[in-house]
Amino acid sequence: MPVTDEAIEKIKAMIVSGELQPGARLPKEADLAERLGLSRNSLREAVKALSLIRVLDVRQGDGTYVTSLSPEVLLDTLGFLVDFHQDSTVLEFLEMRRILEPAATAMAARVMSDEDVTALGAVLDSLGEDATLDDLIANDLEFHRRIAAGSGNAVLCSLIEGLSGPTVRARIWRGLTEEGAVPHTRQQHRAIFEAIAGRRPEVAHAWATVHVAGLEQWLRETLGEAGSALA
Amino acid sequence: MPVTDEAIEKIKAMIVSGELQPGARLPKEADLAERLGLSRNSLREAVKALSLIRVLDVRQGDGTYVTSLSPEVLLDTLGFLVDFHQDSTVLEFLEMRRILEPAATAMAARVMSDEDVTALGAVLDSLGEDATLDDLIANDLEFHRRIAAGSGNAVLCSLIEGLSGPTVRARIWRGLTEEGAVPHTRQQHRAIFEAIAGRRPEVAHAWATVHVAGLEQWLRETLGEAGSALA
DNA sequence: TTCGGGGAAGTCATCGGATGGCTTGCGGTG
DNA sequence: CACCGCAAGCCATCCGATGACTTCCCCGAA
Repeated sequence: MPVTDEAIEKIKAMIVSGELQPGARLPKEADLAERLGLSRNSLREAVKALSLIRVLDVRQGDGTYVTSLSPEVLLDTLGFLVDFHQDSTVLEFLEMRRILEPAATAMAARVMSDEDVTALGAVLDSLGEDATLDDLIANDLEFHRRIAAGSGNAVLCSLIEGLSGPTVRARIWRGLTEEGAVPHTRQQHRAIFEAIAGRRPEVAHAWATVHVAGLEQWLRETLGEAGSALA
Repeated sequence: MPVTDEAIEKIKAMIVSGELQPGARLPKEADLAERLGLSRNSLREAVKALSLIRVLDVRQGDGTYVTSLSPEVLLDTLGFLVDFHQDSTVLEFLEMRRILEPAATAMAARVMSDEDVTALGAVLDSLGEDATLDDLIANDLEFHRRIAAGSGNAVLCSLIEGLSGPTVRARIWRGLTEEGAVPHTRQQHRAIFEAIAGRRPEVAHAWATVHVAGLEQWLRETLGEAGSALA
């Protein structure tokens, strides 16, 4: 195994074993390199890799630290990964949303605090009739983000956010806007909110399913056309 | 932004834009470094990072290639990330399994091929009464893996595999073995299989939920005791 | 002709050292 | 007590050199 990979494993082991707690500071590059038995250059490759997936946080002029390692932070990487997928697999991601979002919505209807529910409604209200495309995307993102967070499960929340990153969402919204489906979508958002506010998990679950399934079907048809056009 | 991060973004852009197709070979280190305007060392850090998350595949003496970028490959990283989480969040991961596995099991009951269903049954049959702990873990992993794959959604499959990595599973099994819950668990596996073989998605969904929820409750109690013991 | 060995070319792996930039904290000054 | 500047500590980046591994081609033997 390459020295660098070995270093990655060793650093990972130090963290998992508890030797390096979240937030802890690593020895300086030179020392750690010597301890792990490799050059600073190679160590830097390892640190950079762990830094990309948010396990380490390098601050120039200060030092290298272990991040909080919370699900939110680590699963943040998911968004980065999803960006690499093209249209061909977008449907599978949307299918995942159809599984995850209803579950999160139902959970949110049960455990979300009244204040958070109020804030959720405010998000919907904040969108005027003259909203731009970017506004729509941002608002949509914020709405679903709050619901996901309201589920009380950080892993679920991060998964949803990662799988339906801005990239994917932007593309879908662009299409929906062109088809004039915006009012329709906004009505569904409202219905989801009402179900949550009314503390009706089953209804919330159903509306969320309907919402995502609608998107899914629309995308399926669109991709189908595009596919045949390409063929 | 550091040069290395910039390089990561540029390489990512080259891939997303289609300039670098899956399987394509990158220019050699020296050339790419010059093209991106940085040193070989810095470029190597970028490549190493992208290599860790399975976007690039570096083969010594040969060259650097873009991977297939399939969901299976990219979401493989998830397992690596999950390893960093400790007991405190294991429950959240299990809660995710309780959402994902039933969905996958139901889907499998619909679309799995007859051959795959037969093979799935063979997995259960292959486990003798004198199986060791490692056998149990491996068999359990294989059983659930095949079901996840049988859902027909590669993203869902990878997500399940990533979230219930060997690490987490091993710990749970160790505990279950001590409590003599093995026969019970194996009966549930059998019931899940029967439901899939009988093409009854609702039943399969229910059994999978029961199965994971049982684990979840057991773990919740176990952690609760451990937690109070620590306090 | 076919098979296999050997060597050359190409590419990554790793290292050591040197320089520059950023952050932090100490100490001096008003 | 507040502010400013300097020095130390640490990461950022680069250069150049050597070693190791793959691949592929060429040549000789069967």
